Amino acid sequence: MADISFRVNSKLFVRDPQHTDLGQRIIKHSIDLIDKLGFEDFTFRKLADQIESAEASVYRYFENKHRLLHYLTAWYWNWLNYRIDIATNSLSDGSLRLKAAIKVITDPKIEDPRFEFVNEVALHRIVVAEMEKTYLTKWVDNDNEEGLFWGFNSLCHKLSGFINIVSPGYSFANSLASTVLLATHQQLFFLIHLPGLSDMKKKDDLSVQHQQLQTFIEEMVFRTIGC
Amino acid sequence: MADISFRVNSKLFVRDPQHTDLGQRIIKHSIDLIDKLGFEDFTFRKLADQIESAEASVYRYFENKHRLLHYLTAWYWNWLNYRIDIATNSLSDGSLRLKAAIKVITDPKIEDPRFEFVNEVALHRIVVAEMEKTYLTKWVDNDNEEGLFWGFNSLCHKLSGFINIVSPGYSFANSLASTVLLATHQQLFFLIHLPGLSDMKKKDDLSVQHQQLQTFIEEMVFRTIGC
Amino acid sequence: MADISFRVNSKLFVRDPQHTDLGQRIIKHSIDLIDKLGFEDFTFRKLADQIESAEASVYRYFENKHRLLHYLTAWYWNWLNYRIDIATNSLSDGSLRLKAAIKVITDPKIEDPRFEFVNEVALHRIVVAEMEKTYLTKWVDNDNEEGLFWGFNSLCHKLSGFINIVSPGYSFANSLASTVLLATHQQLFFLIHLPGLSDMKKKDDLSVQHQQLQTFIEEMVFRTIGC
Amino acid sequence: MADISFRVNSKLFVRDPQHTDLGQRIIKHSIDLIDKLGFEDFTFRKLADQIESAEASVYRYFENKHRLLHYLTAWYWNWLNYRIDIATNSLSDGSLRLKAAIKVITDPKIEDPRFEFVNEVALHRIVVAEMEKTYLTKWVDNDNEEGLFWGFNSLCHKLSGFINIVSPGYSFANSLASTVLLATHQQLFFLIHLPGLSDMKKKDDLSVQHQQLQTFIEEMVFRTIGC
DNA sequence: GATGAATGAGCGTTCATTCAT
DNA sequence: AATGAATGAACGCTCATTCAT
Repeated sequence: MADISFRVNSKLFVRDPQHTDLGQRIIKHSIDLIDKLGFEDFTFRKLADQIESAEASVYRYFENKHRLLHYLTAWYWNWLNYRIDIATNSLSDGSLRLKAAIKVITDPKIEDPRFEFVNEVALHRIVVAEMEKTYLTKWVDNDNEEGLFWGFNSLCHKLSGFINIVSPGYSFANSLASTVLLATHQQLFFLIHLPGLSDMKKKDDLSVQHQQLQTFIEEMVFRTIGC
Repeated sequence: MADISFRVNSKLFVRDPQHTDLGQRIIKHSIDLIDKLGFEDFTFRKLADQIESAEASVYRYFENKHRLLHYLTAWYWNWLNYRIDIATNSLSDGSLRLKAAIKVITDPKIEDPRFEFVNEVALHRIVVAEMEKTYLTKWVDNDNEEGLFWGFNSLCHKLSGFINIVSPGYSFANSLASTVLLATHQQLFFLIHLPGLSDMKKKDDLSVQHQQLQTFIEEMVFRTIGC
Repeated sequence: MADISFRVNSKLFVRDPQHTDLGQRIIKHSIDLIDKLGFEDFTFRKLADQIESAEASVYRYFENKHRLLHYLTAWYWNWLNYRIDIATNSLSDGSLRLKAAIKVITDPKIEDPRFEFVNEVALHRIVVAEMEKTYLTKWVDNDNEEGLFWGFNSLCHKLSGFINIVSPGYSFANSLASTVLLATHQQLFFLIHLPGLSDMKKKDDLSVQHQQLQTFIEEMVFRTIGC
Repeated sequence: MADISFRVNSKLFVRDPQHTDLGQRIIKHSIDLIDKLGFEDFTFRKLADQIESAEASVYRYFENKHRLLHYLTAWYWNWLNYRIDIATNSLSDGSLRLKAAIKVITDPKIEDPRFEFVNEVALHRIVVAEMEKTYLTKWVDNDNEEGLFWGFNSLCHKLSGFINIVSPGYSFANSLASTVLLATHQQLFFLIHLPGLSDMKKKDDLSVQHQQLQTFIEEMVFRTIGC
């Protein structure tokens, strides 16, 4: 198996967690804990207890829990980006590429064996439930200057690039792309917690829900850009 | 001037703030303070200092600061709802009504003299910056059961109702409506803080930005539902 | 017994501790604890444990432990000031007044029954051991602007006033006064901990030591100003 | 240029910093950092960052930051001692020697080219601002037993020796000497931070201030011992 | 000898909340 | 109804220090 890892913006961490045992345990257990407790109730104290290490040790890797959330979501966007690359690089037709990208984004997430210490299913739940908290803060402008949103930006631009290949004259490719990325995740949240705000049905099984989500998003994109 | 006030879900407060002087000062100053400090740094202590009252007094009106945010956003959604009613009730054509509703949603917000102790401009900024925090919590299911999201739900259904009149066969009217409501506010956030995720231009003046936003949203809706 | 209390600068505390039971216990036990542990090892946590109250409650009275030390030392200087007033107000001769003031400053300290919740003997030890820490900080300029040193200043100026009455032409009355106040306390510290820096003898009993101290200070003052 | 260095008490350090490159950088940068941040905010972490070395490396030279402060102040007292030797060894008259010693103590400090990695001007500021912290600790008795105050003691005794030559019958030579050494530095602190406690004028230029300081100290000493 | 990694301990502070008046 | 006082709980963070290499 190829030993791949994403190069995430080095501002996201103090010491790169991918390269040490403790770092990898921090990643692994923080995903589990945030998934279990929610980001508000997640603390470095609890994480340190979980991995049987010291709070101060966690601070050697991440400045604070916000940066850790940034790191995890950035990792997730990078992962989607990478999977879109794989899914699209053999396709030459613009429409098919866009369609394939949307499929990657809306498909149910399953564990990716290429990344041992990341539970992608749990991470996906975290992104659905907490992602907005990376930017709805008073530090957003500073964080953006430091490039912490590079992962999301990059994914967004990939998508808007695909859009503009299919429909060169469309003026709102970035807005549409960011709306699509957010809406995809938000609808999954609504489906579970605020079902009145979506049309997918809670009682359906996972694959049906995602099928509907895909249809909704695909229609929205292709019709909006005029195909 | 008509003395109107919205009937908000009584679960949102302990004691109705609209009916007492202290209650009204709580509303007024909490809008100012949250706008100024952000929701995270806003506390009942600071609010009490501001209105020269006691922390415990604020607790007489709102169970906690989350419920207060709920109250403010619910008020905002009610206000939009009410303004859509006014803007659409003379229109008989479905398309025109949908268009008018979108216009209300995307238009720049100005002070509404009908509501003395609410600064709608600041409240709009709060909704843009903090609204997601009403539901991205561990209490979301319980809050939903208590009907705290009634305001947003209701607005969403009004919009999806308009959509289904124009396009009865469209299957995702709720999802589209919620996406539109969120996207409208999120794009305004991106415009200011993460400009790479939108196509509106920071340097343009407010009315141009909102014009572009309106075009983006309107196109997305009408094309998606097939008109 | 007259119910007297010193009006200390209100910037020294958040809520005046003299007026509540908890406040008085804070004063009483902080004196005991600082005397016992030293200022560095003294914390609000330990104080709260001691008085069987909560850390947060102490913060209602004092912003931090530094301000508390300020308060205690200010109280001490006010107390000396007040005792000098009593000791001198019946004297008309300048030399005698100055001599009496020096006697108050250099005399051994005994419990003053007028102030129930202050252990003056322990407080005197604290002043000897910790007083310099009120001004050897990065906040000294700000603290001085806020008037936190008013107590010491005031005592110093009383003394320099006495000096200038005896010797109107002497140019360094303030410097001599502050030197005398500090030296008196420092020599007591040296006597115990760094005996090589003083000429009083550790083995002598307390009253002999203080007698020598008084002679040293009195000679220094009267000869320096030329009498 | 003569390659001189002071023999400081070996208890002050773990490994002598004068003999290695890293050791010299520790001295140099700790003076800069303590001068800049104050002793409280100075940490071995920050020092290690500054010299681009590791915290653990600093611990190879100094047991802790207190010992480092001891080392620096001891160096300073040794330096004064040495300069007094130079200034007095050609003088045979007791009064002139005492006067010369006082001049060395009260003169403005300028860089001494004989000691490359010590910035004497900054070190003087540190002594003025932090010196008392070497003995106002719970370890003072133990530190004294270990001889950590040898430098100050020694300087003090040199001065009291001079005093007793001029005035053999004076009983408080040590007390007067220690008072003089402390007062000289304290008055400089007061001049800047608590001007009400001194008679030197902030607005005057440095040499005038030091001239006044010298007059104050000289008068105090010579009149006290009766000349 | 020098360093990178890790950690135990605890500090200062704040918050949301309750209780008695 | 409104408020002043008090508090339990925990958070974020840093420091001094040690250990293994």
